[in-house]
Amino acid sequence: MPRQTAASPARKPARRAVQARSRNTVEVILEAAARILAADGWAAFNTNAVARIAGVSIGSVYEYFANKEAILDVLLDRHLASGEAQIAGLAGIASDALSLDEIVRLLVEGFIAVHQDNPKLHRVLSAEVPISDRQRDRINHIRSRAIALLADLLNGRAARPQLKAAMMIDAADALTHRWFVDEQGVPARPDEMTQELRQMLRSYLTQ
Amino acid sequence: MPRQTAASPARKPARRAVQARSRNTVEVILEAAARILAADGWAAFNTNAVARIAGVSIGSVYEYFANKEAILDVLLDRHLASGEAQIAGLAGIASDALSLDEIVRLLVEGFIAVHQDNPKLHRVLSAEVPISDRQRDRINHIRSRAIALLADLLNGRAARPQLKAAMMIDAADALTHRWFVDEQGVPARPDEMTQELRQMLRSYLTQ
Amino acid sequence: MPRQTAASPARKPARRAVQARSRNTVEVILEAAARILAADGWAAFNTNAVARIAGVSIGSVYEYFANKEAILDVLLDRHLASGEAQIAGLAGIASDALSLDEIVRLLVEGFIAVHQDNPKLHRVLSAEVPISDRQRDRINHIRSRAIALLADLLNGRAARPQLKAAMMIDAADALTHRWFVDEQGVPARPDEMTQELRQMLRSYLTQ
Amino acid sequence: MPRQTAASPARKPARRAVQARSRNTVEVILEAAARILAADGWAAFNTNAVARIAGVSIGSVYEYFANKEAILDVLLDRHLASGEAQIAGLAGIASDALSLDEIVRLLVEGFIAVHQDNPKLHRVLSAEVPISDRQRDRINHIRSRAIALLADLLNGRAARPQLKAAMMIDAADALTHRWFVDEQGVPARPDEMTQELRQMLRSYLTQ
DNA sequence: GATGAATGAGCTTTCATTCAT
DNA sequence: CATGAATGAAAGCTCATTCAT
Repeated sequence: MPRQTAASPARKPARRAVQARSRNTVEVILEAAARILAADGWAAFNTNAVARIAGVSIGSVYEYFANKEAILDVLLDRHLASGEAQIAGLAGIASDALSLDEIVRLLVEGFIAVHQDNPKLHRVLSAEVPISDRQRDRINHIRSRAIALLADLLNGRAARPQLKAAMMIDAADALTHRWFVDEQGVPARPDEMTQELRQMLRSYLTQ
Repeated sequence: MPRQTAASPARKPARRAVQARSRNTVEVILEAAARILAADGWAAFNTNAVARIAGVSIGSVYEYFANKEAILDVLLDRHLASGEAQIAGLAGIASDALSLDEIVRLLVEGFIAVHQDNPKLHRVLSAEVPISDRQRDRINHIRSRAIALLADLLNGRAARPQLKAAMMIDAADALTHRWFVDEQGVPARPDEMTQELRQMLRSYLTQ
Repeated sequence: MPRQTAASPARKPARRAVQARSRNTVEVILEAAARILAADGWAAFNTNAVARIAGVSIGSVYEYFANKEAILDVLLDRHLASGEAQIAGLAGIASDALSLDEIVRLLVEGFIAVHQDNPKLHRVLSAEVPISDRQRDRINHIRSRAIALLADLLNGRAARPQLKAAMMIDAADALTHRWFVDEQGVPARPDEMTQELRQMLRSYLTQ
Repeated sequence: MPRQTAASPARKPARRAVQARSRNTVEVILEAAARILAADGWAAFNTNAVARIAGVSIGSVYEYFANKEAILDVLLDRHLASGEAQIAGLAGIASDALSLDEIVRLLVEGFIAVHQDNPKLHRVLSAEVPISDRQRDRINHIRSRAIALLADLLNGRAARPQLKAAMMIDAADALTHRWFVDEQGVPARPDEMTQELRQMLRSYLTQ
């Protein structure tokens, strides 16, 4: 125990818990879970591994999470929350404040941003992991909201705004997901791809 | 081959019969494996279940497949082979035999066909199952070949054919995969979607 | 008692308050334990549940009880005490104050009373729970005392009073236990059963 | 391999399995389970212990029993079957072939026989172990059948044969259970007790 | 004394794989 | 080759108990 002054003999024990890690057990467990999923996928995700990586006992894991799925559920909740936050950003835009060009740019950049945040984890959560009906509903709800918002922005400026919005959302999501999350078939430099995607959506929008 | 007496007369036919039976066993196992994967997913895919559904002993499964992953590997091989076959169809087309419209139509219809063949199995193989590096390379190779073929068809009729081909392949694949395999975010009736996808690609192609 | 300064003035009252609180905590824990045992049986009896139902911390449970079995032990003690109390009632009866009929009636009613007091808990304590040798000895001792008291009452009025007393005590206990505690094999209406049991004992007593 | 004629070199491999132990895995598991229950009770009954005592792997236990309860279920089935067999013995007796005295003697001896067959196991199965509704129904059914058979024998020779039969069955069962299974309160020498029980039932029967 | 987060031994169950027949 | 009983590592989860605060 170096640097422990003689004046305070173990006086502030509360500090110790906060000190070294500065976050609580729940957070430590969730971080470990995310790390395992991102690094080795759903197959390697077991509660003993989570406890070991988190540096807590298996008992503590079950103190805070009813079961394995509950950990996953929180991770998914947070993951989806970031998607919802992205949409919330679009919600405030006035319909006529932006040109169609700018709308498309925002759309593509938004999806890229979402898919570039911890892509490994993103991939596992969206592909390998078993999704509960609740979470699936939530995903669909997010998509619907994104489409509705985009349709609103397109209203009066493009034919069939609802259908076009759906196509654009799906195309932007699916392609950026492939490129950044699945790391599958990246055709060229990222900025070039982004450029092409914007052109594709732009030309589709105005035929 | 000790103890093999010279008296055995019909040796070739006998082995042929065995081979036929073996091939049949392999096939029966693969069918059972595919059924389990399609019906209940990767989590339910275990070798004892495969043997039971196939109507063979677990010992026979290991006679023909080194381990669980080997079964999966063959299934993936066949799955990818169907994608390759689809591409092979495009390979024979003369560059100027088709209009751009027709090229886009063939492209979209091709991806729909691929993704509508046993979509449940398709989904499990492309999302849940652990993919080996070898298979991932193969997937990328198929994609590259598809892009190259399409670029060839576009050559001289569109700017930057290589890049445009990549975008079109990825967009067509990603969107049809979503719609037909993931059954995620289906915006409208299938034929309407197909129509929209074709318009999107068409307008992108000619700006 | 080191470090106990002489300056503490109101030592008795303070300790009394603590004792009162402690007694209350003990009581609260025992009530919770009894409730869990009665409601869900020995399998559901765990110290965390006891603490939760009691509204105290798990730490407090271990402050007052060395371990899980210690809680059970107190519950068993109290349970047996009620049996002893019932016997104490018989102890005061003068040998010739009662007819044989009345003795049999008192006997049967006594056992019914004992077995009808919280039969669910009674059942769990007498069947599911692991009984220590000490408690088993105590049970045997209670029985012996009951037999001795009954034999005393029968003395001079029936042949072989000791043996007859043992039979009567065992029969009355075993049958009322079955009927009211185990709820097993209830042949008819309770009062009819009671009537039959009395007749059986009465006729046995006088042959 | 003595007595193995040279004419059949390792021809009957099936023999070995039967040879050393002369019983199959299922039986070995059930014996181990019964031993554990009889020796240390339900609390010590865990599948690992069963496998260890049986000398088989834990996997083999689950090869033959769906879960822990399934092992118990078979044990209970066999246990109850012995009770049913005892009753079946009474079923064949002609109503007037026996005196009341002999009927009572058979009854008491029957219950003693049932309760003296592995009393330790009997105790655990009837008191500690969780009983399924199916088994409870079966127990009640056995009792009903025993009562019906006895009532038949008493018919025309005693008042209220149904009620008297129920009382006699319950009394004989409850008391012999106490004495031989619970080893609780054994009042005197076994034969003396038997004698007293017979007198009690006899006098009750004829008032 | 009171608290309750933390611990970890121990239990149930699954399933990939082996190997004697 | 075919069989399938047997294996045992490994995973999910519980709960009696401790101990720092």
